Amino acid sequence: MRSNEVAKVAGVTVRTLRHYHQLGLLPEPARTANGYRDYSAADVARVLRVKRLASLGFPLARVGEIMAELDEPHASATGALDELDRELALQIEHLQEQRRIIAELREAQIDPDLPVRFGRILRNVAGVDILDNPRPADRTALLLASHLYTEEELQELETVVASLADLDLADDLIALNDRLEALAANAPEPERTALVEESLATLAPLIDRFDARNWLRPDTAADHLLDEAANEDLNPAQQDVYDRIFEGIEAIMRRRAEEVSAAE
Amino acid sequence: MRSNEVAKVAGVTVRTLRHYHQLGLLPEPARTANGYRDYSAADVARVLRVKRLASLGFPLARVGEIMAELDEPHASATGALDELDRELALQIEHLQEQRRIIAELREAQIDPDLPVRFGRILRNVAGVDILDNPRPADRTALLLASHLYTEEELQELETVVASLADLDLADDLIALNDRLEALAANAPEPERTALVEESLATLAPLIDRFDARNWLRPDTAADHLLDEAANEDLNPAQQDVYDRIFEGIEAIMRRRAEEVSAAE
DNA sequence: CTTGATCCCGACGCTACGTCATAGTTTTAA
DNA sequence: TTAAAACTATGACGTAGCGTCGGGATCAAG
Repeated sequence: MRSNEVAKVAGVTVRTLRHYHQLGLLPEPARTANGYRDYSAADVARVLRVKRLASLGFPLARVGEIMAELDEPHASATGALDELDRELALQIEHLQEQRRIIAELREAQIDPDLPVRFGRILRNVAGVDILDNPRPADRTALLLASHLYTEEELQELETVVASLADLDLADDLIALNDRLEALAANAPEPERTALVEESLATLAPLIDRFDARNWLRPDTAADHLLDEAANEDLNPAQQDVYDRIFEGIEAIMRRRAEEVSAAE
Repeated sequence: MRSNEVAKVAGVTVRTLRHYHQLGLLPEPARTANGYRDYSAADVARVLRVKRLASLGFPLARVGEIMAELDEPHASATGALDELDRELALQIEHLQEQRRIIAELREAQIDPDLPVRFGRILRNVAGVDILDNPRPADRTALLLASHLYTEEELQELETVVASLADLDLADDLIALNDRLEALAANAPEPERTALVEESLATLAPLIDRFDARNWLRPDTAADHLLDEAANEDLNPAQQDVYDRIFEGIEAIMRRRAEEVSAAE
């Protein structure tokens, strides 16, 4: 038989036969006078074996040894089958995990490049469409935060978001944010001070609910990245106000931490 | 940030960053004086996006367009997610099918390179251990038959095997087979004739149960292969007897087919 | 000043073949 | 009989997502 016949009867391509030859899975048959390969029935059987084992999921590199094992008297490939089965089970679990995440993303209408947990939290921010139409800088910050925050910090964030609704602060914060965005690069000092103080006043009830320990932790690489992302398209005045607001928050936190340790 | 820092914070390797650059998924950042890449927070975010989408199962080649899609205002990647989900579901089904076959093989203790259906049928041949310790030529013939037989022929084979037990012919056939195997290459004519006739006599009740149509079908490539496999290590006398037995069976079949058509 | 860690770039390796490209051979239709 | 169609052979590149050398330059620390 010539390659094409073997290929047809075995349900593979001629290229596949050559590939099996190259891997040593199929012995090179005798050649006819013109140099064509001349296959025997045993060769066809061997092709079928290789094809079958490959279709079960064995990598071709292992098919050779498995066939050798099966060719020994009273042999069975139970061990190899067990191993393969476990491997397949692992792959299935992996794929199912991916599908599970996809289902969650769809249900919560979260962008697929955001972690589900983080997306769920932000979805609860009333009146804010940050997930639906984020500006590039927002996107960067969101992505960094979502991937770099620790579980503890995510829980804290969840608390904050819940408090936003609870304290009915959302509208006020949006208004403040709009004023920050509108701030001119050369805004005079009084305007900056006013914005900083009003922001701190508005945030006061929220700050009360924070766990001071989560805000006084040492700076991490993640923090620097987030800072960079947040400041990316801010003008100097905006950066100044932003920095002063956070300094104010940290000052409050430090004071509270000292009160706590003094009380103990 | 330098590549190593980005890699660490994003949970990838430096090589992966370079790979994303090569695919155009990650823009080449500015270089410092020494030629090192100088990444920004936005770059880190981009790496995280790529990593996330890839972990969901998107091929990197598609990740680029999906991110572009998400970057448009009010966009969602619902379509891409649907498609990916279907793809994952297909892969899972495929893997489960493989596991199902493996489970069947183990349950029936069938060699993994034999089709389950065929193995089950042969397991029912009482007193024959052909599956447990086949000779090379047997293996070839079994494999070819199992892969080349049509569904109809497999059903016929099932009938034959059932009849073997039913008619209590197994021991007689094994005895005949032993005599065929022991036949010398120069066995005299009387010995051959005796073996042929005894075989046909023993097989008679079995032949009665066959469906003549399945035995008189035109020769196929599969038949030639099977013949070659079966004759591979037979000596001339054995081939002769073997051929005459099958000629005898065919003669009986033809006679029956004629009787049937005459009766109609 | 040497050593170890990092950086750059280029290139091969892995899986299971598909797909040219080039050249000779066999089969078939005109 | 001849020319086109179909096969066969070898060699080699392409695919997906990086891992892993190899060679050369840079940087931080002892």
